[in-house]
Amino acid sequence: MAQKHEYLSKNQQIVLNLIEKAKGPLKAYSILYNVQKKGIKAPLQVYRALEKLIKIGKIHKIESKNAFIACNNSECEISNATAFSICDNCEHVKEIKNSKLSKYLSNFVDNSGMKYKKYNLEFFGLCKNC
Amino acid sequence: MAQKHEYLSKNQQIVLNLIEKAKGPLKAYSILYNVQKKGIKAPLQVYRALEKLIKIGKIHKIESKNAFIACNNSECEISNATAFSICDNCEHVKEIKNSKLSKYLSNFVDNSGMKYKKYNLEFFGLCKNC
DNA sequence: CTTATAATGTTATAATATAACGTTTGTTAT
DNA sequence: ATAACAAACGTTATATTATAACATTATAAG
Repeated sequence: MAQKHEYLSKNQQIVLNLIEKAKGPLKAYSILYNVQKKGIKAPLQVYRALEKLIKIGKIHKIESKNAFIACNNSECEISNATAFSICDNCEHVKEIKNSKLSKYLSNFVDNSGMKYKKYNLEFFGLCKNC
Repeated sequence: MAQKHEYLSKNQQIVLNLIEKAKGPLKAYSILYNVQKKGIKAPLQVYRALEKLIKIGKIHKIESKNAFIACNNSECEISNATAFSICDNCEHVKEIKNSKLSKYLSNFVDNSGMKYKKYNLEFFGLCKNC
């Protein structure tokens, strides 16, 4: 039976803790270096944890950066609908929470006859500080 | 003065020809293997051509696949507004041409005060054949 | 022509990610 | 409690994707 609470394994919890504390997206090998003191030794251990955390919606991958960020949107756990704003200058990344946008995209149908189950949107520009 | 016609260099033209003939997105090293008979020998030669072709809007990168596809949208050369539908099963990728969608996203402003100059959207699902 | 810019060729290496294997741990059903 | 199964683990090796650094050659603009 599917659980409401997902219990994370030790490695998953270590990786998630690090990502949640971070100010921005982390790269896999940067995660690795930062969790070596916790006993995680190999890239694959990190990638496996990341894979699971993505699957359960705790983190997202920023595809254009090959980096991983904690989910900041209670609505999107497992929703498979993600949107980010990315500053071209300072590289600041923020998950966009906007229900109009997510409804618009979740309901989008194009003329190919394809119904979408998932999307990822990345916006680029300059943030207000830059 | 900016030219309407962009004249491509030899390597750029070779790489573009290959991508335009392809049925779907191509990966950089697959491009490399396929243009070696034309004299392109090293990854960097391919990546440099790809970089330029992206910059002038002739091709796009499918970020979730690390693959490159010819631009199929006369409106989007250098528009920096791209949207794709990707089949999770057969991996078929198609550029979405939908002026409502592109207007909606180009005009999108979230509450961060950030104005976007560019976006990339990838939809996933099953295509009508799958 | 000459100056500046873009593109080239080449070698080496960095950065990102997965394969394959066997072992251990955790869960579920009896 | 234990057998059976699934998930996670640890480890080594390797595949895949991408860039650094440097010297050279072509192209376009003044």
